[in-house]
Amino acid sequence: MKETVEQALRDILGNLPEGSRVERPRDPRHGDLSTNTAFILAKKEKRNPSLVAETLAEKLSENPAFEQVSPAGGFINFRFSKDFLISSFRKVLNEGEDYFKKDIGKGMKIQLEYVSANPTGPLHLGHGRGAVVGDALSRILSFLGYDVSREYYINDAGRQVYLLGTSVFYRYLELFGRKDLMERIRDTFEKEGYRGEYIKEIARLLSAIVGTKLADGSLEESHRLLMESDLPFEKNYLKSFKPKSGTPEELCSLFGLDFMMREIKRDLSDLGVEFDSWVSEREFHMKGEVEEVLRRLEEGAHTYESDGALWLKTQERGDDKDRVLKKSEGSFTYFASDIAYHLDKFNRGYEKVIDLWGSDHHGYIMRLRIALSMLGIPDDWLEVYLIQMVRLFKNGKEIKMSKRAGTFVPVREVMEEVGADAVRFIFLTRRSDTHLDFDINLVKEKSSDNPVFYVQYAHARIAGVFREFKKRFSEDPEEVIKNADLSRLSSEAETGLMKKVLFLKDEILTACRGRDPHLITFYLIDLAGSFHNYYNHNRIIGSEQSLMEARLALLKGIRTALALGLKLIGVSAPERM
RNA sequence: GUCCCCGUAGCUCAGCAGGAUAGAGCGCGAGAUUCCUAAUCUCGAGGUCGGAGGUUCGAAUCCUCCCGGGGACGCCA
Repeated sequence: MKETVEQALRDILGNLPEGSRVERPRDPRHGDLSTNTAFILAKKEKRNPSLVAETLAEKLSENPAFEQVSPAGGFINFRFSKDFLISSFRKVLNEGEDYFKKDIGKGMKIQLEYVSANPTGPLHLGHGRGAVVGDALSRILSFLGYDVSREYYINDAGRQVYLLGTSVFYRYLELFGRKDLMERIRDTFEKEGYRGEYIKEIARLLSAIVGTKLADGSLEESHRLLMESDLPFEKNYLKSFKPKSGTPEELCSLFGLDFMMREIKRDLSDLGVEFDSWVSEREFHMKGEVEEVLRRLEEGAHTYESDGALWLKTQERGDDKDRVLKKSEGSFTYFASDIAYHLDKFNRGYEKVIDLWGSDHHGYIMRLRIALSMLGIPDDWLEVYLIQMVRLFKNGKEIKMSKRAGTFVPVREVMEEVGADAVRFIFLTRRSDTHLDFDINLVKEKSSDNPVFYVQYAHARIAGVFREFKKRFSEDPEEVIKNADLSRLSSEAETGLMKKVLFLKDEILTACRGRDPHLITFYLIDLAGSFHNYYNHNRIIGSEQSLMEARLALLKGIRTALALGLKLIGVSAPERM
């Protein structure tokens, strides 16, 4: 719709002046769309804005798409003509969701990385939010012609993973009361270990298979038993274990990783979130990509050694201080492997990469950008968006979430209570960079008041009308719609609904450009509201024949928009409720 | 101390690449069903957009300062 106005302006002006916008006026009485173009032109040419608007409006009013083009102060307001609305709406009926497509991506290879939670515990609500936002974004980008690849980066190396293994081993020893062996790792466990119930669960599963063998020090035997046992998950990490040089904690940690990855994948898939690739941090170390990237940074004279560690000169490009790449004890920092990982993405040929990170990583953005620029990667190649935290309330009290202390609410728990659709929808009723308060009681108790049902109900209602029509007239409503006379839709409510449906196209574009999937959710609530209102005041079946046909057509268009919107945010569109 | 997010109706939040009389849901009050799903709809009350300056023809939106809430700042990941 905006496109139509912009094209009309271009037909007269050649090009749109910088800063000129086509927008929906706050007050619909002003028109369907309006533009500030006259203000801009007037400023440039030092003329009176109202006069510029008047001249321009006069020329524009010859365009058949508009019924009225009126200058107002410096604004120009547009009202679409009935013919234009009808012919556009007819396209929606014929083309379905394709009508709303616009190939702005042109096959651009774009990678979206999201969630990437450490595999040291179940996904909590915050991860769930990132998952849902990332998934919705990927759907929107794909819809608009981008070649999207969705990736999960598994932080399966480093201290956190060691702590996972230590925690599991500790709980395992606890099962057999082996205080003698627990002593060695007690300190680590108590200070930094993971306390969640799931650690005990892993330990119990482990003990069921290896018995006391691991406590007795039979690493090889324990590993063999695990490899031969019938586990409910893949042994991707376990199979890399080397009994000769390994430790029991390490075995526990690999076992834990396999266990957790199964959990995480299951949670995501139940949430309706899919990935195209899972990339392991370990493999980067193995492939030597980290060394490679450090070498390149050293060659560019961006590093120096101090206190036995290798530092990157990030400060000279705006960071608070320089950052360590390689610790004095010889291992790489997370930062180093993250640079390598992003360089790898670049080398894989993505033209753009979008990362969704938890808000606690915000200090990271600058240093990563600096490192990438040192490697000669253009600034706009990487976009990073922070997913703000989810605060959880239960019985009016905030539950502080900490994975280590074990006080977190897994996304699965909430999903099982209210359903994946509701969880997804709620996450998308806020802008993703603002805090979200998730009140479990509210969502549980009032699940029927949840806006997701409101929108789904609108879809189901339309489906119901179509079923009823078929039943009463034994005719396919789709056939009837093909020949419907849309000019019968003349009430303000009806033309308003047609416009709303058509505006979905603009909405998707805006959501895509701003990486703001929540706009789709708000659109859906708005459209559903207008529909419910209309439905309550107008009969479809039972009205006079040609009017009924036209109204069926109207409903079909609305259903197309609702179904597409729901699809883009990954929420189901039920036929009945 | 430095940095990030937030402050809009009783509550939860939209709106913020400046634009016309500031919106929605919930909650509250009053109503609507012989008929396609009442998980719905209609009407009403409810606001100095945290405060003060500034830029502008025009500021909830941009800038500065202040107040209040949340968070991040490691040779952790």
